[in-house]
Amino acid sequence: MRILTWNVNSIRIRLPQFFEIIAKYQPDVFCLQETKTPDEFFPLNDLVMAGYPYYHFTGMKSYNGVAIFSKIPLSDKQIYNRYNKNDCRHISVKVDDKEKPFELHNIYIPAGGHEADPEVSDSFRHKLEFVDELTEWFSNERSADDAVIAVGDFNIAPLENDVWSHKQMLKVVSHTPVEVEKLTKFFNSIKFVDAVRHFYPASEKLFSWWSYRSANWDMADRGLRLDHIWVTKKLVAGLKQCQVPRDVRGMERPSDHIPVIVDL
DNA sequence: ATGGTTGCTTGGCAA
Repeated sequence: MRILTWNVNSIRIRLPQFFEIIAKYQPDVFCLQETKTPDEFFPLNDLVMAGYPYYHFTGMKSYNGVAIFSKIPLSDKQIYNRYNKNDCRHISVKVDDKEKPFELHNIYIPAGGHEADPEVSDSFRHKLEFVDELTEWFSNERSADDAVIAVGDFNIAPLENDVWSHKQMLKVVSHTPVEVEKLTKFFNSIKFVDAVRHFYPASEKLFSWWSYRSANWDMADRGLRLDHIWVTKKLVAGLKQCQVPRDVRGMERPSDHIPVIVDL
């Protein structure tokens, strides 16, 4: 079972790169974030024809949007309206794998703006409260004994080596202590395991995003690990491999995020 | 400290 998550930053403009990635990695299930389109303009037929007859997605004009596509049948499709907004950031499905069914959550946590102060910034407060809601929901509605996978662009880089400079990022939204603390509470809600750091030691730098505003992203390498795949303990023994293909950032007209891929 | 880029039913935002 191969699962891929990718913030495509518009599915419509990224279709050529999307086809190349899907052909190369051939995931069984993939989750997209920032599809940036209302459902009526979603290129559904293109994705189905790529080999994914089962799907669940929700989008809106210009912003956000999440999608799950699968070669394996899906059921119990849910859309969550967090923070009293219909902002298309969290969906889930059951992946009805014959041997090991599991529940899959695709989550796009708000970026949170530039000002890391919830008193001043509505978007930063939105981000913190969004994560609080996730923590509460998983604590109340799911258990550490369930087979659950949570993936997506969490817009938080929790570990020191998830950012290019821990010291220089401490006051920058995505790596502030308050965000890391809240993400850690969400992580601990049903005792998730970080399936990526399961393979890449925490002592080594690992990024999944580089800003567009850097002429030389590769050399400067001011990246962040914002994109995550977490699994509950039932699934840990089945973890086989992980890939975070950095070269995807060097494609023509790239997304600012690269895919994260886990085999179970 | 500032500005740097991309994408969005094109024009000021969000990322």
